[in-house]
Amino acid sequence: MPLSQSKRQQIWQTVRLIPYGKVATYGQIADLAGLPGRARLVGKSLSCVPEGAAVPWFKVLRSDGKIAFPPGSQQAHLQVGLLQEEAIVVVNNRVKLMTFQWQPDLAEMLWKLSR
DNA sequence: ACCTTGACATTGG
DNA sequence: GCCAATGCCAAGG
Repeated sequence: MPLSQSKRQQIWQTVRLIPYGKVATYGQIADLAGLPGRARLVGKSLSCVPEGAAVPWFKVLRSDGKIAFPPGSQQAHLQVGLLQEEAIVVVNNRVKLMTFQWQPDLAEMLWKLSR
């Protein structure tokens, strides 16, 4: 278990807020989860998401929109497939954030403040 | 306590 | 856009 239970839960909860058809970056999730500057922890937390859990780990990308896994890897292919199921366009292992990035609304910001 | 390791981010060339 | 250097932070040896 790489992370303390509470932080991991908090990160997973935040990832669950990403709406259908949208994506977010590791840093964005860290900030919204109340853990600014800890984008790497988001990656660690997502690496231990159990199979079939209601956490859309595949919608979290690097700050430039690229998929974090090595291009061509089995995991990268899986992620691309899952993204396409939500009509998110992936080109060269990258998603155009300008088009698909999640813009949290007021309700979500309030959740953040009261987490 | 020291060192290494990441599903990271930012900046500069 | 690609790459390298830095900064970052918690886990595990």
